[in-house]
Amino acid sequence: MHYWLMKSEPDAFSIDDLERVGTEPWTGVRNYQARNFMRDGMKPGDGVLFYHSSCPEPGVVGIAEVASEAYPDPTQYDRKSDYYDEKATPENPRWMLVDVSFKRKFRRTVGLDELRRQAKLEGFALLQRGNRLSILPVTRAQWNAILGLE
DNA sequence: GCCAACGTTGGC
DNA sequence: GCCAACGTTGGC
Repeated sequence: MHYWLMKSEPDAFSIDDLERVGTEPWTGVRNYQARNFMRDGMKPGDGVLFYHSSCPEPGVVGIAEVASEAYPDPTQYDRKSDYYDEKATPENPRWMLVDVSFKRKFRRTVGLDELRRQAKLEGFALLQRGNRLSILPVTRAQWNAILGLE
């Protein structure tokens, strides 16, 4: 069992949206490192910290779970999609995704500023300067530290 | 809206 | 294979 953090802009897809739909295919990841985490690292049942980015109160807002193995992201073949990739074909898919299921919403947002103040989270990838990855690995210790803040 | 960071692209 | 230009992310 491994742990991850996945970012989402709440204007586009929030923890409340995930709660409403239950399970969501995580379409639109177009970064190789993030893709590789989904393809090579994630297994069904892995824990996911759901993080709201680019919003008034960035932070971890709840918990989700990896709900499938990785499979090709269908939006890469869709000419009308923002995520269309002309170099991807069904024979040679370039982008993968996993399904993500809602587990629970935190009572409150554990904000980015609060995370930065935690000595236990020293070295956490989310807090590194210039980090832009939308999917990050989380250690068990980091997971426990963040759950303990709620 | 600004800007730092950094990934990607494409010319050479 | 280098590297400048460009685009995107995301906090503020």
